[in-house]
Parts: sequence; structure tokens; C-alpha cells
Amino acid sequence: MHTPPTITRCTACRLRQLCMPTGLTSQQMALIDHLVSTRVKVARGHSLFRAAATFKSLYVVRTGFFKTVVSTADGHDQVSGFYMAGELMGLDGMGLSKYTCTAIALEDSDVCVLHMHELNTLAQTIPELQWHLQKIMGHEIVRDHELFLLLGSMRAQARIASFLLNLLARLHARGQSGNAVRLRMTREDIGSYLGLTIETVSRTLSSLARKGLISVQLKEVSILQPQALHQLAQHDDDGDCQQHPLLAPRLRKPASRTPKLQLA
Amino acid sequence: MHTPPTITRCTACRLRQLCMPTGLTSQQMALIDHLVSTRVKVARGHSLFRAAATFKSLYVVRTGFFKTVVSTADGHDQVSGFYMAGELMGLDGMGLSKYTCTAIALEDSDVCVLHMHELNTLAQTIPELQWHLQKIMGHEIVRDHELFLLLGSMRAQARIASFLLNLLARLHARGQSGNAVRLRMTREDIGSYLGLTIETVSRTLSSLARKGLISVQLKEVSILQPQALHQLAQHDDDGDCQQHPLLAPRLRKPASRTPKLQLA
DNA sequence: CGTCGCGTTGAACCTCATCAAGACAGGTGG
DNA sequence: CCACCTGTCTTGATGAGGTTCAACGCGACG
Repeated sequence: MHTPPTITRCTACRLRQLCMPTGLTSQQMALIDHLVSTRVKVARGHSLFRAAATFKSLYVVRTGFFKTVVSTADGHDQVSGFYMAGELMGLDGMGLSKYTCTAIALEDSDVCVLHMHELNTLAQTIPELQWHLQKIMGHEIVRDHELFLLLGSMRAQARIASFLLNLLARLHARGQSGNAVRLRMTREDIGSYLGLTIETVSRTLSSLARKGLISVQLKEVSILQPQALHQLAQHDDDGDCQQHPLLAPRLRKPASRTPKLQLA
Repeated sequence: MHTPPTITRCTACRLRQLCMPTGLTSQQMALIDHLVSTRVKVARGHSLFRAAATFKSLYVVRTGFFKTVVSTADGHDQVSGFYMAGELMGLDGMGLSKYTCTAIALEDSDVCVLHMHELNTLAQTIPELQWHLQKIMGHEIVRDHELFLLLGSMRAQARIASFLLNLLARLHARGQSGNAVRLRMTREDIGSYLGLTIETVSRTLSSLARKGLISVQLKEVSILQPQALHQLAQHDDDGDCQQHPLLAPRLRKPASRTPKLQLA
């Protein structure tokens, strides 16, 4: 068994901990090094895979930035996610063996290709790999549930705040320090993702800047008051109107759009 | 190896095709028959598993009906799904090894318990089982994307229409004929799921009934004009106002909330 | 310099949330 | 059996948040 070229060796990749399982034996690592046989470059504005295409591979962003777009029969479409280095795309294809969304590079990007067939074969001998894949799919589902909450019960201001904090957190997880966020996507993309119009996105950003919570200069955003943003992301608007959450835990809250949980 | 009691044998279950892979050898089937070692009954209003509990099992609805609820830190919560016979719950727990939502029975129910550990062990020897699990998780992700579209870019009327059609389709997939849908959940649950208030749900149902598209009698709904409902579910409201989609394909559409796809 | 894509801002309208009142069914106790 | 109560659903009136329409600023690019 020859050693694959360094360029495609996962063990030599600084993103390894983001997309591969940890705690493998060196023997297992060596097997995994053969997994990524292909790298592809995608120019800004071009697609990596398209909806309805046959599902064959998963993709990991190596450098660059992507959005995924889902479309309805009648031509409507919506951004369903943004992906940065180390994040996995294409999981939606596993259900019907077809991709259900289109992945578009928002800047010149580099992608690792994981052929599903090889991945599954390898997973037969490395259970950890199998579990890891399950975990990643589980994360995707959890991420989706968070988006439900955002789309179903948050105001524009809270959506934007959540969005910015989410981006910042992911950048921090990649080692970036500071509070600067460069928005790789357009306002249109943000609006589509958050279920808002482009005007509302723009207005809300301006409003947050006017309050001093962030600073905005086109695509360059700085989170000046992360805490305050967090507050906004949680309480829609009504300023935490329950009197004593500890003293009256079962009190019926008059909270805005949130029916109470029917307890067991 | 003894044969497990009939009551927990998947091969003897009429729901098998809904939750188990097809095309297995009889030998594999025999192994799978040992998978479901437990059945649990959940009384209406009680929970099957709760958010933050340790993830150990997946659950398949055998009889009855469930909703899942996700909660935020600040007490808000939202229905994230409804589950009927043959559908799998608990997949969200695979990401963090904790459930992220709470499953509540909306009527007295019967559930098959799949211990994740055993499931994974068995999947090591039956690749088809592994693929099947992947497929199911993929379906869940696709389902979530459809919900994004609904929550992000549909009007109340379109959301309700989609919701009713979705329920009807799932009932049909289970062999029910006719256009009757019994709503097992309250208006509050529906509203939470669709990102609407209870009043809007009620009003929209009344409105659809007034138009003759459905009939409503509390929890009993009949879909009188499925295709008309389909229309409503797709075009928000503006009655397909582009003049000649074929002659002017690149014309800027005045469509309500849907920015155009940035092509590759 | 003109054009085009993108972003911002203003004004009017509209959908839907909110507040409020009442209808209806199911359950309990007299 | 009725009165009563509670949870659920319906309907109306009002207002706010966000969409829609429109105009303009700005930078990139040919």
C-alpha cells in the first residue's frame, strides 16, 4: 500500500479535527489517508453540486465559503445553509440518493471529495468512522432545529443577532480571535436564509449599528457588544417579563408567540 | 439462538416496510428480529424522552401519534415535528449524544425501542442496515429543508395548505384512502409548528373552508379540493403573474419574498 | 463616463400578532 | 339532569412589524 500524496492526506491536514474522528489508531489513520482521493477547486459563483444530481459524494470545505440553496417546483428558492472550512456538505443527498440542494461557492474555494461508496466500505472496518458520520448527521439535524426556532418564533432583530453570533462562534472555533466578521454572502443571501427581505436585513443591521451593538461597513461587521446581542437573540422584545422564574416556575407566561409545553 | 416473542419480531410487523430495510436475506431478517427487545406504551400527554436526556435509543411509532418539542434557554419552545406509525424519533440525539427535543404522545401510543448500541453492532454485520439508517437520517434532513422553505417564505395560507397535504400524503402512504384527516394535535401545536399563532391557524382554516377547499369540524378535516390546495401551497398569493415564463425566462420576477438563484 | 450589481433609506400598504370576547365540548359534582 | 368549569376553538377589532414599491448612493468594471 503506497502512501498517498501529501496534498490529500487527512493526517497532514490542519482541519482534521473538524471533519474526522479523533482517537484513531495509526493503522486506521493510514486507511483514512486513502479516503480523499480528489480535491476540487470551485470558482466564486460556480456550483459544486446541483439539486437533483445523483448523490455520490460528500464534500468538505477546505478553503473558501459556500452557500446551499433549496428550490421549490415553482421557482422559489431559499438559502438553507452557509459552510466554512471543515464543514461537510451533501448530507441531504443521502435520503433520496439525490442532492436536494445546490452548493454554490461564495468565493474561490477548495474542497475535499469523499466518495460515499469508499466511505461506507471503510466504515465497515472502522466503526469509529461510522459513528462519526452518524454524529455529524445528528449535528446537522440539531442545527436544523435551531433554525426552526429562529424562523418560527424570532423577530427580525433576533434573527440577525443570532446569525451574527453564530458566524462569530464558528470563526472562533477555527482559531480566529477578535470580533470581526466578514460577510461573504450578500444581503440577499442573508435575507433568504433568515426568511427576511433584503431591505429588512439592511435596516436591522443599521439599527443594531445605531445602538452601538455592532459596526457595519458593507461586508465588514464587528460585534461590539456580544452580550447585548445575545440578549436580543433570546428575548424577542418583551423585556423578560416573568417576575421570578425561580419562585413561580409554573406560572403561565404571557410570552409572545410561544405556547407552553404540554407537560407529561 | 432462540426466536424472540412474536410481539417484538420485525418480520411479523406490518409496518416493517416503513421502518426497516427491504431486500434482506432471511438470515439477516432473523438477526434483525432480535433488535427490538422492548416495547413501551406512552399515555396521552406523557413524554417518551425528554430534551437533555442521554441518548441511548431510537424509537419507532407503532400505534398512536407524537409531537416533538424543542426548547430554547429562555423558555420558549416550538413543535419541531409530528410522528405517526412507522416513523422514527430520536435521530436528533445522535449529534451530541443527548436528545435535543422532547417527544410527547398526543394519544395513547405504542413504541418500538431500538437500542443504539445494539443497532450499531448489528449494522457492522449488515451493511444494508447501516445504509438504511443513513437514508433515514438523510430523509430527516430533507424534511427539515422543506420546513425551512415553509417557515421562511410562505404565507399563513400556504403553510396551512402544505401542512394538511403533508398529513394527507402520509396517511395515504399508510393505506388510508379518502380525504379525511383527523388532527391529533391542538391548534396551538399546529401554530407552533408552522410559526403562526393559534388565532391565525383557526382563521386560515375557516377561510379555506369558506372557499370550499376543505371542510372543518373541530379536529375533523376533509380535503375537498386537493389540487387547489396544492396551488395555494406553491404560489403564496400572487396568481402566477408572470406573463410568459417561456418567452421571458430571465425577466425579473416581482415575486414576493423570493430572491433569484445566483447561477453558476 | 455610463452601467450594473449591491446596499441603504423612505413611505405606504398588508399580513399577521395581539388583545378581547364569546362559543362549544368534555368533564365533574351537585 | 343541570349547573358549572375548564380547556379548546372561533371571531372581531386594533396595531405593529415587515413587505412592497421607489428612489438614491456607492463601488466595480468595461
